[in-house]
Amino acid sequence: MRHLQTFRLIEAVVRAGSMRKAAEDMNITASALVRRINRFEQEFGAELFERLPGGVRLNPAGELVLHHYRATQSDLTRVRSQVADLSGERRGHVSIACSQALLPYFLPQQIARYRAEHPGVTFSVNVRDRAQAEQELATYSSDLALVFEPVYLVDFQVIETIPQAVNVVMRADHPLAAKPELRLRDCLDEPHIAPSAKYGVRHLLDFAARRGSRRVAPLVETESFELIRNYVLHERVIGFQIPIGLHGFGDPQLVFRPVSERDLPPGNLILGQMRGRTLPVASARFAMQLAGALKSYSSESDPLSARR
Amino acid sequence: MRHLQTFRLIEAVVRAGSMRKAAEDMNITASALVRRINRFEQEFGAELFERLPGGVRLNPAGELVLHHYRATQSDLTRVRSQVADLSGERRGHVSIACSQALLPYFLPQQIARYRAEHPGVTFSVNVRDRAQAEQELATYSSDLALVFEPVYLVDFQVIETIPQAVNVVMRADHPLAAKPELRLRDCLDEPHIAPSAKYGVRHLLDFAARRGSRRVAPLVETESFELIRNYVLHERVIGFQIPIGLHGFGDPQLVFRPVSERDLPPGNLILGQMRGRTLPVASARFAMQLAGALKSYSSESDPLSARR
DNA sequence: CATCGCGTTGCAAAAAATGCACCACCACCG
DNA sequence: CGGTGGTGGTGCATTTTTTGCAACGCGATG
Repeated sequence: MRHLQTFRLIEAVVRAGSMRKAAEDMNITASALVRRINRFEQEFGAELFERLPGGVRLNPAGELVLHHYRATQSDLTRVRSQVADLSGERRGHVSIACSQALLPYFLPQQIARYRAEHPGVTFSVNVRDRAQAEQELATYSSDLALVFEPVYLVDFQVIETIPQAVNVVMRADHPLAAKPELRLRDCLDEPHIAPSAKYGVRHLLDFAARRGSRRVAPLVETESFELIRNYVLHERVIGFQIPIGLHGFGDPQLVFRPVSERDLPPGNLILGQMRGRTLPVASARFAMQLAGALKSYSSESDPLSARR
Repeated sequence: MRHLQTFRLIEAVVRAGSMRKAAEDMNITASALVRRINRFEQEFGAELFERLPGGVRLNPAGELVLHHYRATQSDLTRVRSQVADLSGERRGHVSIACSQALLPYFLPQQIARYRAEHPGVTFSVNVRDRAQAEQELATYSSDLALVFEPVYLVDFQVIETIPQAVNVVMRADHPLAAKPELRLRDCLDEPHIAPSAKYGVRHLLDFAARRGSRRVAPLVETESFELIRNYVLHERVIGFQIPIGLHGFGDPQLVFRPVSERDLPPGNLILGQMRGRTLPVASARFAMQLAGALKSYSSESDPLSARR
């Protein structure tokens, strides 16, 4: 679409922080770029950028305009997808921002299931922590977000939510593996390994530990849930994760037990979208499938949660 | 804004039903218009119009695109108003679709009150029946709608709602004026004058009459509430209206009495906007003022409703 | 004080949009 | 049955808009 070229240029300038660099990125001359932007500002009736020595930066008006552009852009792709849909093509694209815990089992299964019915639909899966995921929604970079304990920005609209208790993951021969449910103090007495602070699991742990005047003092702190799962096989330590990320690992050495809800209330795994936005058909349908899957996952695993 | 020119042309074509006529309306040549539209269709990847002998008409894809344009357009004016707001100009424009009953008293008072605080804000007031008013919202022609008994389309999002009982309006010397509250059957026995079918008052009347195996048989059927109020002064007939439209008439000859709620349940006067839409600042603020005014109007008139 | 990178501007060249004349087509009608 | 008046579409010259190139002024920086 041609009409939005100026907005694309504005976006490029924002990214580059400088008109000349942006011009190079977009393969046009700096003069052309500058004039387009100046003309736009004039037509619009307000400046979008602060001109400072060394480059430019968006001012508040510019932020609003850029947001408008992103919303417009997103609505346009929704329209295209709807049009494609009514001509029977069944194409489309779903972009979802999710936390790591969904990667091993839940999301691949769901995507495969959806694609089995709609082979024309493509996906992008962006792994983000909970703050980033909400940011993705707000900038229309992702249609959906599936995150554990999001920070609840105002723009986040919940589609479905299920509880997830934090689980301890360890080797089968670990002493703690003998009990069906663990107390938090026993866990913190053990050498442990934990995700870094920006993840919901750690957030819950920190909060609960502080309440009991304890501290989470991990031997290894990491951003990778995969590392946690693998590390506990190599040393006599325990790790923390949520159960939805703990399915389908062949290794019988790896076991997990819930932390007692008395010490650590379950967190929420939440599927959401940008508030007020109309999603493209493909994304909307996938969201509905996810919501259904989450609900049934929750109801089937709830009564068993003590046994895991 | 220049980028949206093509959309404006599309809108003109839809209005005119023919490319040549639209071209004339927009002061360009038919060839230029045709080529712009064809180019857009090519870029967009789908035809927007059915070409039939004698003109063109939107196809479903075209409807979607047109809707996208209107949403975009409306969002842009919202952004402009927000930008104006943050530069401290306090300008803006509010467009509201409302039913006639709001014209004599409520709306003028509210607009004047708002403009006293924000003199830079301008208004357009569009008088529409309840179906048209919702249509206005859906096409972004109005920001707000204030209507009696709307048809509740899916796109209508309620901001505030207050009950309004149908009142009988008549001359002070009319026999029925003696009672504080009237039964519907007594009203229908009298010669009466009523709004036409598309108005909420008539809708309620028809429904209630049918329930009592009676019929509304007006001597005069009109679209003008003002005519009703004036006519009852000239002949011994009764009229029907809602109380919010019956304030502040100097003529002491004009009296009104509620119809008993046993016969005619009160209808709802509803303030609403397009679902999911972010209103321009001025409209949003005015909507909040209206909501407050409605609420206090409702609570102050409720206990008195039997006396009116 | 020279230098470097920035945004901006004058001017000519390139590209895009437009107007004009005309075509093919279809419905209608004498 | 052949005008006639309407439709959308097209080739080409013209006008308008956009772009690239070179240069300028200006502030920060070394």
